Amino acid sequence: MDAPEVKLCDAFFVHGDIKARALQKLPGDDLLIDLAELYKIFGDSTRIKILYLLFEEEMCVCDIAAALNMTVSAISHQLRILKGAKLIKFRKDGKSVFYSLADEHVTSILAQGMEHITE
Amino acid sequence: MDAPEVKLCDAFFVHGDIKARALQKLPGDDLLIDLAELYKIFGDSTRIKILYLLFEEEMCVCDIAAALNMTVSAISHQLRILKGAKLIKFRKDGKSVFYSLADEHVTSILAQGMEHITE
DNA sequence: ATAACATTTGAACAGTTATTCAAATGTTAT
DNA sequence: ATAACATTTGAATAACTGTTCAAATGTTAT
Repeated sequence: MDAPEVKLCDAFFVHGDIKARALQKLPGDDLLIDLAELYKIFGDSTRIKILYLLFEEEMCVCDIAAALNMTVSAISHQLRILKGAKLIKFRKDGKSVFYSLADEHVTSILAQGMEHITE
Repeated sequence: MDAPEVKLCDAFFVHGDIKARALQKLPGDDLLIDLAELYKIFGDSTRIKILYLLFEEEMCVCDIAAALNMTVSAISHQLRILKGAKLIKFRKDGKSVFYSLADEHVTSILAQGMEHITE
């Protein structure tokens, strides 16, 4: 159950307290796993497309599916994930469910990523 | 080879040109796939940890492995991915290879994500 | 109640991915 | 050349993930 034994290279000792200094400023494991989990959500083009669509205005499941030329089921599955990550919110109106972005944070994260790849 | 037929719900017609308006501002497929690809890289806690370590100072493969208590091989595989995405750069010195962040963009992306989950 | 429609859900499938292990490459010293 | 070490690489494995399909749920109208 213990962490696996890791061979320590010479550099580790030669470069002295590199490891100690680096680890000192490293955020806790839980936080870093959460951070990776957040980015994982953005790491799928279908979900990215959904978020971009909702950037403009709220849309129902069927509209999104039509816009992306995908099945309603596939979209619904992805909406569930986005909902779970609190990146989108929803509003029920009769038979339809309208989804929209949860807050401005989503927009700014997407904008920053886009800036990085288009520079 | 054509895109699969997608059933259009009533809402699509009732809500008129929602689809047309939404699609108009949607970036091209290639760009959105690239964007998802970028986030996919950040979507792994090992890679996130490596980037955070390099945030402080350059480190060799062996130092990183020791700091994260993982095998050198596993780290090397991940460094290859980070290198391929141009998120890190490297410098050879004797037997060792020292890695460091490619630019400030990486830092700001990580900072923004962290801000989102810690608010 | 029945029918029609929008959405959700769960199981199954194919494709992807992170880690491990063993072996190869490259570098420095003896 | 040989040995020791740092890193890389490729194949194999286990775990995860996105989509599809079929069926279920919930809502509105007749």
